[in-house]
Amino acid sequence: MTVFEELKARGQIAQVTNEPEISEMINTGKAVFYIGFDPTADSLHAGHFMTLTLMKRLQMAGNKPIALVGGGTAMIGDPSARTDLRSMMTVETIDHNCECLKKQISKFIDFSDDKAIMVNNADWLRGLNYLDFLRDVGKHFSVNRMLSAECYKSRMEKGLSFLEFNYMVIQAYDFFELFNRYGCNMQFGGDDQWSNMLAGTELIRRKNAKDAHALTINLLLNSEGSKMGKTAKGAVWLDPNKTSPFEFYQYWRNVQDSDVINCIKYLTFLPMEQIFEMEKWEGVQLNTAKETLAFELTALVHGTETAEQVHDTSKKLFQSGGAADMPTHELTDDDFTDGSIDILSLLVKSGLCTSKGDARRNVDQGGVEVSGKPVKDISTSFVLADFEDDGIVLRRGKKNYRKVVVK
RNA sequence: GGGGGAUUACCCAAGCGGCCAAAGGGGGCAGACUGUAAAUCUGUUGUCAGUGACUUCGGUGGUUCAAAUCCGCCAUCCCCCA
Repeated sequence: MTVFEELKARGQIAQVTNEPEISEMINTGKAVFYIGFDPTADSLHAGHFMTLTLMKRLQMAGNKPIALVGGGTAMIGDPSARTDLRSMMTVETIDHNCECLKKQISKFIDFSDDKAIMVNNADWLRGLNYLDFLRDVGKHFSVNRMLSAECYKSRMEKGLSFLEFNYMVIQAYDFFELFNRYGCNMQFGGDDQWSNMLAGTELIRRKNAKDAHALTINLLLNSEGSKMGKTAKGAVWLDPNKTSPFEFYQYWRNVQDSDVINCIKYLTFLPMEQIFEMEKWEGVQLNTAKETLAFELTALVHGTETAEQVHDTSKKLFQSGGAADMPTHELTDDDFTDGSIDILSLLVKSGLCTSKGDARRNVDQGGVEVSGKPVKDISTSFVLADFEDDGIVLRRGKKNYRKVVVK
């Protein structure tokens, strides 16, 4: 199976400019392609992860990726798939974020021996001269055409600033620049980038009279049609300090039945034969698929060792309720008044509940357990001796555990 | 530049002088049922506290015994006319 066929089999390909040429190039390992990452935060998240895996798949097939970090484009903010104006980031924040992203990308993509290139578009964008740019690049764009692009349509009602309107032109210029610098003639990305990418191929055609190509992959949506990789608390980050490996694992372990196979296809490197087998599964068996998904992704992002560890922890926690290594909170003597601490304070201090009111509700509703025993009385309290040996295991609801020890 | 409208808790959205910690929906959380799934049903969803107190309705300053609700100024956004 060729790389292109595999991408197709995984159901990832959304739109392509020229299928025969693109497949020929990437199948033979001759492509030099780029994918852009916006430094909107100091870590990549699950959404970026998909384009990262795409990059890796293509690299493994011998193609040369260019990872572009958008230190220049972030000065503007991509209006695509956005309903409102992004808040402006300071240059310091952008540069800091760029550095963080670079580190994360390098862990995933092999940059040794010139097998891949890392660039930051701040290098050529920040120094642009406005008038020159308008004459050289701006003249190739039709405002009428731009306005009809999908990525701006949704903003026509809500309002679109001139600043953001320029995003497409700038991104097109990136592609043009990389084409000239590195002979990069392909851009890949999420499907929301389609119009921006096309703008680039057209700019290259007009200025250089050469062909360049674009390919987008489907966004990872759940069966309800909303983007995956988001929780109530925000994105699922790749940075273990922002989303712990345990949480990361649990996120994928808990996807809906209807989404497991898609996630496995899109995000893992499992061989297709194995995936075809899993596609036949249903019912409880899907739980095994979820374990595989969670394990594979955690291993990719945090390493096999960590993945085994959280996999093990999760199994113990959910199957026997045992106290393995789970998120731990340390109390000090100061947390005790007269040698004891009440259940509400304990829940709040351990981070399981957001306030005492929240803690009270959870206890009242029977959602709290201490070391396996339900606690229904909000006046329950614990003394130092209760924490001896291995501390106590606090549980809120079905899935939230915390071990509490005293230093 | 001129005219009109908006700003409510995580989000959408009611309320237009006291009965408002603020309807309704979504989302979240917990319980039942389960497979760490979905669907469904129930409860809950400002903070602190044993039924009471405190802080909230863009910001700020007023009017009033009393304001999310009235008035002034500021900010942001939208619409119409230039």
